Amino acid sequence: MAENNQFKLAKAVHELVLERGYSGTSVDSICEKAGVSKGSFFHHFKSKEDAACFALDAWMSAMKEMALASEYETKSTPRERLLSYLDFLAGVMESPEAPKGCLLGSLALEVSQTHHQVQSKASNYFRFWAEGIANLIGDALGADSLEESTSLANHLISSLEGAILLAKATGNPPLVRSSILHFKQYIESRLV
Amino acid sequence: MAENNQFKLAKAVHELVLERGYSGTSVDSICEKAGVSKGSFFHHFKSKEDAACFALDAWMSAMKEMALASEYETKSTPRERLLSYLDFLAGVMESPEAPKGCLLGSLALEVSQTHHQVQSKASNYFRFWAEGIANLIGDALGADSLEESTSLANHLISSLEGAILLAKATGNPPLVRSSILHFKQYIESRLV
DNA sequence: GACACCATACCAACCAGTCAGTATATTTCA
DNA sequence: TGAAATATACTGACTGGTTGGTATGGTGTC
Repeated sequence: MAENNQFKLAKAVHELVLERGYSGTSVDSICEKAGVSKGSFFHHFKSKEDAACFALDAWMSAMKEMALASEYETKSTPRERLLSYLDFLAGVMESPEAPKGCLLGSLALEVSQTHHQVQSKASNYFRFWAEGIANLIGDALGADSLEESTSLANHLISSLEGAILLAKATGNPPLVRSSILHFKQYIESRLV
Repeated sequence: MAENNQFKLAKAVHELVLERGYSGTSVDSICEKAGVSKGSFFHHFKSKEDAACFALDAWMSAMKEMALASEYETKSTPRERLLSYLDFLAGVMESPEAPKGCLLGSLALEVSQTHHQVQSKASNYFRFWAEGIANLIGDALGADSLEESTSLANHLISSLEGAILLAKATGNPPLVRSSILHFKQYIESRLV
């Protein structure tokens, strides 16, 4: 395992925030879950919010790695790259580690009005993510404007985040795949 | 205004939960916002969770009233009824009162694993909502199976809830209308 | 001996919820 | 009618426990 305390704490933050929300997660409970003392927590993070930011960064780079591991980028045509990326998203909540939610979405919805550090980070991640998808879509659609591609990208992110929310609320995880597949059909009707 | 204290408290719960989340909202802050004493709070509600449930019920019936006020049901064909309902959803976050989010989604995402009362209520509301939309879609599509209609209904709810989340996180409210309009185009391509 | 790393004890502020008691309607019944 | 009984609405001080964060001192390693 060879995990250091900072990594263990970040992992605990991630799991607890998804389970109880940010405000519902105390520093003590994070330390307990990580099997680490409070002194260690405040050695690595200057505040609870700082720890959440760190966990969010970790989660986002893990997601990026998973996306790259799906090798969607190696497909030969823009159309195949987009479709492959959508397949990756459809399955992303079914992975073995099965994170029961999206840390980005959970944090953004809960604390975007109260914790400026987190909200600014989340906002940037969403913008950056949408840009990447918009490029994928723009390439696949060819003629469409950047504005339209961005709008479609935001619709995709909305469908995914909303489906994760709905899956969590109703205890019905397959909803995520289903929602992404609907988006795929929508975009395919525009590709032809 | 002639509002009684219970109504004032429910309104305060609603606003504060959207702003700070459920756990981030203290009973004291609710009372302060409502201009009501703590004793009054616990006279009307047996717990904070109970108050959240009451506020959620109030929000859901307000939404239902708004939907009915849009007169989507009076349209003559199933197709028009569905399209009119989608237009209602597209504009729902632009109302004058402009609730900065959806209480159902916010509560569901944050406390679905910790507060059984709220989660059970939210889960039922989502199921009930999806059933209603599925009927609307089933009627408009004619031949399609109930399963497919339900899947489309859940996709619509996902798109809406996700768009609200994204709008909040990035400070870009028009995203909601845009996402619903994409769904409308998707469903229209299936109607013809 | 300096520095990263971590443990324990501690703090003031805050938390949800309780309680004893007050004020004012509404109902009961002699 | 009118007094007693009851129910409803409300107040704000109080409680035991939790909160995020600090202070201080110890340990291993270069």
